[in-house]
Amino acid sequence: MADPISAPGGRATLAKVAERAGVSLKTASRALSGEAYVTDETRSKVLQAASDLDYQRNSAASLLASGRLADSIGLVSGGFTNPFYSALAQAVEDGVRNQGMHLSVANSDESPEKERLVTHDLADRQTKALIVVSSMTDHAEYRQLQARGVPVLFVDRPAVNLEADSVVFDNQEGGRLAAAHLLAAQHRRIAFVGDYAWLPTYRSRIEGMASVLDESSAEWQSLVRPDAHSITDARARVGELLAMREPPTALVAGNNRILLGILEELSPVPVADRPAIVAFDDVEWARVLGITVVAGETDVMGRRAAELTVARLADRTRQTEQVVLPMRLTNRASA
Amino acid sequence: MADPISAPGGRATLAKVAERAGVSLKTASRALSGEAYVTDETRSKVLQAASDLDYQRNSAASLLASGRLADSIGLVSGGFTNPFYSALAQAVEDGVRNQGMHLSVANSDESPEKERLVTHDLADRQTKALIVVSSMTDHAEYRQLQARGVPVLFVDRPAVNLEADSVVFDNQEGGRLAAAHLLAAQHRRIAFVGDYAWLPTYRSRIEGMASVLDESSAEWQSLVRPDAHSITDARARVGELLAMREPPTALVAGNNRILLGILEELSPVPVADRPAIVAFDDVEWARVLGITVVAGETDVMGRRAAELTVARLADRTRQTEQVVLPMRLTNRASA
DNA sequence: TCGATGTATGACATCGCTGTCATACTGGCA
DNA sequence: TGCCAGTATGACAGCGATGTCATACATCGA
Repeated sequence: MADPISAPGGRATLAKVAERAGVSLKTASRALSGEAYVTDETRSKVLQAASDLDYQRNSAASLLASGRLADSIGLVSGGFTNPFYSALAQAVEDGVRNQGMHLSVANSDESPEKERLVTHDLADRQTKALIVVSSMTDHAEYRQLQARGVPVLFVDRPAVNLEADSVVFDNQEGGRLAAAHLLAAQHRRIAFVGDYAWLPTYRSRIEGMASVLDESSAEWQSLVRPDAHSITDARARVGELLAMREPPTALVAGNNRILLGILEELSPVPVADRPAIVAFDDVEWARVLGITVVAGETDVMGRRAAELTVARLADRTRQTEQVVLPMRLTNRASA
Repeated sequence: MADPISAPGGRATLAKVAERAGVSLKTASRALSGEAYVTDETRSKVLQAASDLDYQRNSAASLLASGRLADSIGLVSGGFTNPFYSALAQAVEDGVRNQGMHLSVANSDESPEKERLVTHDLADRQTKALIVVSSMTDHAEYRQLQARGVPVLFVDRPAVNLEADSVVFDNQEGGRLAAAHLLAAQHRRIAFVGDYAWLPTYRSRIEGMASVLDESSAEWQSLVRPDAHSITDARARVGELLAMREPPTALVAGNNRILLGILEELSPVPVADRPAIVAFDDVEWARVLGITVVAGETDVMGRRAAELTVARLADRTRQTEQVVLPMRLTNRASA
């Protein structure tokens, strides 16, 4: 009755399994990895021994010996509760897997400290390259990782102060599209409720809007409300705007969560009195609810990021590439 | 001027870097991994050599030599486009990281073949344990992986024909809650639009509903519509139901995507004429839209799954555990 | 001037596994 | 019977890094 063996000096190794099964190291290896040329009897003896000893193959040793190289790419983002990131993760996973590699994910919670932590952690362990949606405002410190041979690619937000590949949307164009659309619909008081003001995406969108609105007669500068990171924050900003003596006639939501906050805050307002809405990010429920959106293609972004990363892994000397993907306005009922 | 060295026989190794820098293997190792006791001069020589040679540390060798063990856990699900899975992934990642390990993700697209593919792929490579939302109806084949020393834990859908840990919701209870709620609101024609009929979650929910409705006077058996996997499918099922001579007065949505399909199909219907809705899964936009939902706590599910997996890694001999998490009805405006 | 201490480096074994090659046995066929 | 092809197994080296221990040099206080 197979004594359970309570770790008599650490994990069981293949050698111990082989010994217990009464076969050679190599035969045990064969049996465990399902190779041919092993009798059923031998195989089951080995399997039994392995199970008795609670054997777990040491994958590092296995990879090393077989010459296969570890093949993970790491993705760091603000967390999958945001559908934008999860769609991105999906696309990246797809791309990475198509290139025969694996995706490890980690979550920064949009905190620079946590980002630093998890990127190093990933780099120290199995990961050969990093794809990151960064929450830092300066990326000089990433040079360290690059020097250690871990290429880093920035998605959604470009690298600042660092030479690196990146894939982002043309957020200025996005801002322009949103502004022009509302302007054309005769709106003259246009508000923007956005996420953190330090986000490059935030800034670019504002710049884009400015380029259209500043030369119009519309009022908007005074109606910009940043730092609506949570739904609750967004609601507060919207409440504030609606309470103005002359409330905006149109609202631009900086992302899908903000849109949710807007909708929640607007729900008691009679439909006829609601301001027009244009939101950044396209998500399924926005389509169903008929919200006009400005967005780029997340899956293209993810796929390109994966491709570029693999390409760089294959050739470190290539020039860094800055991919800028277009944004489009999809007109629906809300504006 | 550092000749780029175009792979003269594969990747550069530490040995080559050391040679080029004119130092010993060990010194090079120290320099690259930031250990103490290296002169700045030496360190920069090594760094330069590494960069010249395009050196990437072989993480397998590193892990093996240092005795640290590879530490990834794999998560296989139907893909992050479904917010339920992404919320789950988020929670699992959190739990796994708290235990000092990493999460690798893979996507089965709800296909048994792809599931087989990616689970083996993960197991062969870096992963020590697997957490899977399975799309198979029988899990006997997972015994193979278990025998190879890779524990498997099933989330959301229980293991069939296999002894394994699992964490699921009490879907029967969920079905009962939904049915009882609608019954109490005087509904007598209650429809259920669900995902694939082979899903254990589907079946349990139906069973739960049956246990309440079968002994009532309500009509429902003829109003069950399975296989609404996509939003489009869901719309079609709903359209069919609404076109009946005596359409249902209440709709139960099997998950959040189906709810979306229902809402889309219902959008042309005057609000006053819309059927009551109860949906499974709780997502943010459902809260904002005031949809009554039946759901369990996804983050608890993810966290428990991570904990259990790590626990099993630590002790293979423990009894398998079947965790059943409660479901709750959150009453909002839609029913 | 001489140990004592601390810093910088190197030699070498070693981690646990798999690839290669050699060996032994089996059955079928000329 | 003898040979060959196919099957089953084992011995052994080596994957590429790091830990351990030894060594060499510099600095410092007595």
